[in-house]
Amino acid sequence: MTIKDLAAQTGYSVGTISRVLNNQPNVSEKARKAILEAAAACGFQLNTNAQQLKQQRSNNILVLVKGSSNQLFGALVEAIQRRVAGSPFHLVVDYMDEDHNEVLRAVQLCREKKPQGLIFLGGNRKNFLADFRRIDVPCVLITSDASDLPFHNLCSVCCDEDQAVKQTIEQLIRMGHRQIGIIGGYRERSDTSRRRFEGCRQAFIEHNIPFDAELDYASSRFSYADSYRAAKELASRGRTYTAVFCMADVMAMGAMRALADSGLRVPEDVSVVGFDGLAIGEFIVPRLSTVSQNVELLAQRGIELLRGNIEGKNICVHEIIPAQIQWKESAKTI
Amino acid sequence: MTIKDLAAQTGYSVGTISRVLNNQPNVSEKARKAILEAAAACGFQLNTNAQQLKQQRSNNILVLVKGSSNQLFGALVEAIQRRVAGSPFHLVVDYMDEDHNEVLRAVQLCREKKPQGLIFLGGNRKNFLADFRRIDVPCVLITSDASDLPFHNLCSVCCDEDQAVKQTIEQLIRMGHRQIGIIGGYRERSDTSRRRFEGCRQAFIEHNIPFDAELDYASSRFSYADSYRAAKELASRGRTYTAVFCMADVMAMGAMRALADSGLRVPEDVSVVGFDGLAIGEFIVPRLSTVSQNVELLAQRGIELLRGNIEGKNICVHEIIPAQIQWKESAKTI
DNA sequence: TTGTATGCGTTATCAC
DNA sequence: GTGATAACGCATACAA
Repeated sequence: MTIKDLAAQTGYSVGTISRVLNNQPNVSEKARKAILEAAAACGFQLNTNAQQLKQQRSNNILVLVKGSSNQLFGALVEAIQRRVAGSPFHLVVDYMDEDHNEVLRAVQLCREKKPQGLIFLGGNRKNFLADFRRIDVPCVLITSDASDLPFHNLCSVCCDEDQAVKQTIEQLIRMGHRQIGIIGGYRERSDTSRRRFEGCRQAFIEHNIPFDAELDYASSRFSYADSYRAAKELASRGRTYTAVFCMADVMAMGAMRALADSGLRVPEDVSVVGFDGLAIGEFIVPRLSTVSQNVELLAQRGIELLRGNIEGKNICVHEIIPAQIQWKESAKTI
Repeated sequence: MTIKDLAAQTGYSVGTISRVLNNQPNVSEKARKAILEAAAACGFQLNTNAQQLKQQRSNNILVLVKGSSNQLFGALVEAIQRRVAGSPFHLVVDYMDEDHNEVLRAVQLCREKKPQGLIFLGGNRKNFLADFRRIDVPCVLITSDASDLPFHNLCSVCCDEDQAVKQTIEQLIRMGHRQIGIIGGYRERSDTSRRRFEGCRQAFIEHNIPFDAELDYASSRFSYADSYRAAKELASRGRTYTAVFCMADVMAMGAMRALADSGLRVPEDVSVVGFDGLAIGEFIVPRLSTVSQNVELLAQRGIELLRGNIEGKNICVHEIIPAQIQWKESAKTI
């Protein structure tokens, strides 16, 4: 079934058929009605390949997910999917390991899929500086800030990470904690981790709490299992902590398990705070205290900015969606 | 950059270029080498739209995910993605609510994306019987059995659900449990739930344990939050249980939280067993006893069967991948 | 307002 | 082995 068949069937020419199917003007109401009816009758659907070949573009939006065991990104993909459903766009989701180069991958996929726009879930400054200039479609980076990156086609939406972390640590300090261990990402390759680390460091400095990254910081991938290992490692260094701040909820859960295996109770012996606000945090025992990111809003604004730019608004915006600290059972005053 | 440019550049014709790029015979080694080099030099990539327009097909494999808060499917999508990466196929993942009609959605997407094959994650017999005949590409249904469905283009890969559940319940009985509550899906619309329910029922019958589905079974969606509600509902009916079997790990975690909120300890007061074997189960406290599905193998065999059929093997296979019961801390002998 | 014709980048069928 | 050339289904400039 092609527009040719439809033309034969209705008596109109392919030109008119095409115009009707693309909601273009200069078609009589009569023709429009007849053609629309015939199309509906046989469930006609334009051939996307022909359409896109002709128009030299696809209707794809590419989503590059960096770190497939990071549940936050899972939640974001879902929220994005919900918002794109019903639009003319299609989502092509590509997952990669958290230490692969997302920009090079994007360059490759752009050639292959010719997407109208890109969404990066997670991204590394260094990679962007090195190769992002090779990408010319509108992009949005979600969960990292790109405001100081010199690219006109790259928006960003993220939360006020360092501030949120700083406030969280300060609150822990006010709650009486002085020995605070940190579990976070590999700072040498994760901007997000570096930024959150900065929040920690500032809080410690301003409150005159000694903090030695070599001893009090353990690096982990964004997964349960690796954070379990990191927590064990932290413990093995000989210091004891009354609180552990983790840079992701998945890390917090791995750490909580490690603490339990060491015979420590949360929060009686150690308070634990995570970051992200995953749904699961509300259901574990004890409920997880966490710096909650507004996933829905991150997704919504991300898509809005991207679609705006695809439609030629040509704006380069960098938004901050405040995170909200939620104190739950896993942290207590001492 | 098109094959025309490449032709001009190398001095060969588009025909030869095309043959080389498609690994076809009847090309001199010299030509092959020269063309491959030129292509590599400028990072040439065939235009997928033109290719697919000509060949009248895409290289897409469509994945229809039924129930977006079902973490098992998340794990499966990831495993499938890993296996498809590097193959000539691309994955188009479509998430829908767990009570939408996956077959109608598939029919629609088939028209739109002309995929080479379909993977259903979760599926309902009734929907397949009603509309699956409208789909003519190879399909595989993962996590449900389709062996008694009269379709030549539908394979299936799933675990021995009813047997696994029956054995689990029997083991609970051997562990001394007589009052066992069940939290599972809505049986009127979930085949999987019906099948797992059957496993429960048989175990109860064979061991002469009274079981009243009206009282001892609570229906829930495959999500933490709804299972929390279901567990509360189960408790509100006045019966007490020494064990609760949940038809999904996400349900088990919702239920565990509800139990904790009612002042009950797991496993001291109530044993809890889940189904799926999600990674998180290893990290919660107490570790979750679960009927573990082999996600990697489900994904692997699913893809293998699908690709086999896409390549014309024309086989209609229904495989059972045994589930493995893993007894962990959340269940105890009484 | 409608019809006709051209070309998008590729594959495949012919000749050579 | 290689080179022309005709489709594939659509959008669009232009003619009517």
